[in-house]
Amino acid sequence: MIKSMVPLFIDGMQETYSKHMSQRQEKNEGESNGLEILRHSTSHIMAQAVKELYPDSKITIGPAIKDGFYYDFDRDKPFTTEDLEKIEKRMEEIIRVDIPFERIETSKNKAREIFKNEMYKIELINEIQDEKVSVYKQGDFVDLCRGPHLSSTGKVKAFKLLSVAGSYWRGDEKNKMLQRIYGTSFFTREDLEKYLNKLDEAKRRDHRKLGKDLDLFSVDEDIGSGLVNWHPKGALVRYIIENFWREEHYKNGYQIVYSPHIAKVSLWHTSGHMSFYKDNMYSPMDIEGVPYIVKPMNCPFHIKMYKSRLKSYRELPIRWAELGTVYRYERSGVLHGLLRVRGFTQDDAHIFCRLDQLNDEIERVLHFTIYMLRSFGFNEFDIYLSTMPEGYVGTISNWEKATGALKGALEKFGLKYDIDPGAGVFYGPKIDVKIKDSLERTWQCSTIQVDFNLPERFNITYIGEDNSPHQPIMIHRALLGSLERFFGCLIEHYAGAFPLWLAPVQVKIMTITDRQNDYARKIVKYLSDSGIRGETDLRNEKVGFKIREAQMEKIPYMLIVGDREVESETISVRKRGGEDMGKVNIEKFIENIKEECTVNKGGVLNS
RNA sequence: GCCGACGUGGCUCAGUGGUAGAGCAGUUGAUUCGUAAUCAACAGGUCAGGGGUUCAAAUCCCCUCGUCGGCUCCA
Repeated sequence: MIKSMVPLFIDGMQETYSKHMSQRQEKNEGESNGLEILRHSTSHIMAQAVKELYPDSKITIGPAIKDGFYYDFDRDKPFTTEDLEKIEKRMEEIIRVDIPFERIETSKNKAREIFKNEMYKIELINEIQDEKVSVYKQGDFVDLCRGPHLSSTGKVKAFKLLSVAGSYWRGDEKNKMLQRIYGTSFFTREDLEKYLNKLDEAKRRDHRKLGKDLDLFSVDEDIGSGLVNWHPKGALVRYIIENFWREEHYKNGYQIVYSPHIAKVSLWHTSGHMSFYKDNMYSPMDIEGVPYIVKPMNCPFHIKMYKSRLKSYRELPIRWAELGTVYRYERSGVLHGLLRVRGFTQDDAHIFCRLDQLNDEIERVLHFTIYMLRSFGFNEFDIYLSTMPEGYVGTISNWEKATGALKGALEKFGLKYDIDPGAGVFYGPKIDVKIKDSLERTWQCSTIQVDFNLPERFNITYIGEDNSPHQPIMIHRALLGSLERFFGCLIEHYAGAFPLWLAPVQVKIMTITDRQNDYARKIVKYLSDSGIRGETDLRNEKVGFKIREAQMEKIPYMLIVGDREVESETISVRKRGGEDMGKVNIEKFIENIKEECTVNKGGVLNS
């Protein structure tokens, strides 16, 4: 139904279309189709402007993307911000003149003639299977394109060019680097404004900014890129997360283990990491003539632990979890705040089980994963099931069983997921769960991977009922992924205003004058004895000033004490949201706080 | 890694060839105040690091380091 409205819009009935759009809450195919056509057309207009202003540029591809569009050009000189302004101006003219988009179907040979000076287009034409191809023409500008497009350039009402970036032709770093111009366009000016505001809002939620403002963590160039210092407040949040994590793991039948940070290179040869994971590992260090490597993964240690004595089938499944700190080489250009780093602590675990236990175990893990994510307020995530790739190890029958187990678990819990065919790791199929940052870029956190490879390589066994050795199956899993990345996502998710149970400082007690200092100290002691994290602000400042600071520190509760409160043995409570709850009895306040902490775990932020 | 932009006190930023600036934060003093900023004084910078051009460099050039945006979503 929505699809049928697109041509209406193209014919000029913008009203009908955009009204319809604004009523819808969730994105669906309809909306993206309409916007996609608009944005794709805008990218053609941009390409036209670029060709007119900089005729030496070669055009390549210019699709619509999630929040806008881009077009890649091959040009020797880089585009500057001034160039972008010029291009925008030219685009506005093209839009004002309202040139029709014409679709022309033609033969590949004719197309080669049209694009004889555009080598990238020729390359694309040569790869098209059909004998006929379509080109779109607006004015003198022609582009090889499947379409569809708007009826004319004048239909573009609101657009903006956003940035220039490098990108390899066809995304392959062996190819030439092109220049990509990103932009976006909307049906109305208001929608564009809204989008630009959203970008500003995202900047305010950026965990790198909040991490600095709230004094949570830092990355220092003298220490090294991608290596994180956790400051006291960030560390306190981490401590709360870790404690929750440990408790839940013990409740869920895991045992917690610890392993070293380095191991002999020979161990990594046995595990195979020296071949298939080499690019991500740091160089060996020499210890008395023997090379050691800092660990990129925890699995070989857990396997060696498993092998330290004979195991019986009665002991399985064995579930060993570790907050294991690993180091991986990441190319400097991909590092990003806490979200992609070089040293991080995984909330890792390895489950050793029999084939007949696989279904149950995977179900348990998946259930646990979702429980953990929800506990931290994440209710929206993208789930991917990756299936058998080329060059797999293990038997097809095991792959089928494992893939079936993963799929069965997803379906049992009614979780929506996408299948990523052939994207499994060579050693087994997996489920990945991704959550979004403030700019809606997705980051992989949870992962559940079945592994047929390591048990084989290390030759691990258990003694079965039949009194003979069998090979267990191994499941690698991380629920939060890494504490660094998870913390980054968490900061952005809550915009730094952590729910009460996670807030490093839960309560700030502020005095009106120094006559109340003793009373304030008494209260903070009382809170601390009740397990509540409080701080006093006894500075000789006006209460408005103290409130402003506490507000900027995003502290959930402010307790104001003046002569009136001392007199009545109460406190005046102000919530982070600005709500004044008036004078409250202290015992009652503590009771409420404890209640809120319990409810908040897995719940929604209250203020 | 590659392409581009950027790097000035703790933070946010001004300064484009001629003696390094502001606001906030900090320190000190005054003020004892009721729900988002009280006033004043003081202190703080080899302008990321190194090299070069110049009588003179934060400013121009080169190198290094770091940060940011991108490098998957096929005409």
